Amino acid sequence: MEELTKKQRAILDYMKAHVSEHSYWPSIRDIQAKFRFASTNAVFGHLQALERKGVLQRIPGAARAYKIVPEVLGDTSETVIRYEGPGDDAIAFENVKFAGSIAAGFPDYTESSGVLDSLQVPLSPSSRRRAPESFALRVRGDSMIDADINDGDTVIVEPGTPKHGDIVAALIDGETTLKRLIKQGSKVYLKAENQNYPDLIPTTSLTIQGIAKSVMKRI
Amino acid sequence: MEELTKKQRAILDYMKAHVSEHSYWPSIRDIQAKFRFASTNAVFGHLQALERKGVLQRIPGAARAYKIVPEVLGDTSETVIRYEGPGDDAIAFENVKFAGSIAAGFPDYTESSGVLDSLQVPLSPSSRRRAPESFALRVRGDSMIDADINDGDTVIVEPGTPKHGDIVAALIDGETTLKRLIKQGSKVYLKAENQNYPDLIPTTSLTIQGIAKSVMKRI
DNA sequence: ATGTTCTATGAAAACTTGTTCACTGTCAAG
DNA sequence: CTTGACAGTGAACAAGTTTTCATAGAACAT
Repeated sequence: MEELTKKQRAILDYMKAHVSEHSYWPSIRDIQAKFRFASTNAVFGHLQALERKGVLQRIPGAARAYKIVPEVLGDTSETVIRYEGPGDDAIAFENVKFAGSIAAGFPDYTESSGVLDSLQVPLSPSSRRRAPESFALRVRGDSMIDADINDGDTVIVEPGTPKHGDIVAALIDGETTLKRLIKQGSKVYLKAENQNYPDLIPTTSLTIQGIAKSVMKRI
Repeated sequence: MEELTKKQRAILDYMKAHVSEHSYWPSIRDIQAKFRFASTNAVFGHLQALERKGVLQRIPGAARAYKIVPEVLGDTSETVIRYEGPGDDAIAFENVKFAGSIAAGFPDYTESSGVLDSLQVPLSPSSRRRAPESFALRVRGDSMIDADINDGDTVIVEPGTPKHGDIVAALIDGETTLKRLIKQGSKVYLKAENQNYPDLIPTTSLTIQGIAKSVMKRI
């Protein structure tokens, strides 16, 4: 892939950051202001370059409408590599149902209408059996970014009584959110693990769907 | 909170779905087309209602710019934590199944070679069995630490032809190791993702057991 | 020397989009 | 019966936004 220039990279990063923080894309003028360009056309050119280089997709005519094209490593040479498959010691799988997506900071929104897929989750050798009610949730948004749980990750949620400090899947306004549970005396708070988000969300009535015990990331 | 009307709910859902699918918000006219309104003002009214009811935040003057506002419950007194299970649809809650009966004979991973040099994954290359499927491997060692794959993690390995840049489970000297595959022309190298380890390991013959597609971490 | 790419300015055109105004109809509650 | 919330039509406006056009210097390879 063609390399991005420094400015192009900076602009792309800013756009990503903006979307992540505000949940909508910046306008060309937003970018212009951020980088102190005197003309919108400076930004326009960079956006064109970003699209030409294949890392950004613009929707012609539409305002604040873009898509990020995931960057991948190139190269397609062929090498003979033999596949052998797993040996006897591979860890067994367990089926865990997908309960939907989870709202963290930004675009959740797929929401839990219906079970999507069943996820193959490795059964960890330590806990030989997972609680039968475990389920998987795909994480959307960045509110738990400081806990290293990012957009696109999948968390395995298990039932149980959460302790102080546990990361829980909690039902707020019909949407499942992932937050850290904070107990202070008799009060209970939910805390997002992202410096950009408000510290504590006070709660009176709280529906906990389970405790996030592990997180699964695409490599 | 105030209840949403059916149409309001439908519009909100559509907006969420749109953002989830396209990564940008729909315009008022997009919504109008979707619901076959004759006037944009029909949508406008609903959006106002959604904002008034506190589930949607509009950014005045900005196009395709919204935020979903998770309702913050009021504070005071006692906090009740109720366990409910995975979501509003009972489907996810009930349909958890165990895939295999394979859960019987686990290998013991507590002790393997105590070498930290490379990622030591005990995978005995014995009888190949059934169709190539994904399998999980417990990671030992820190050779992939820069790729955020750490000791104790579990990687999900899938069969397939690895590309340049893929992280593969490769058989080296009778042991399965996790490394990044580097192709340079016709040559193939394995690279540990740890600054403290030698950069490239040249290979002549290579047995790939699969491509590490995701990693699972205990929280 | 010369052309090309990258970067940028400045202005204006063209289109998209949110917003407002005037008006109609339904339906349940008081 | 009236009132008020809800849902909608139709048109038009104003602002927001992208896009185009004309112009030009700096860096760089041919």
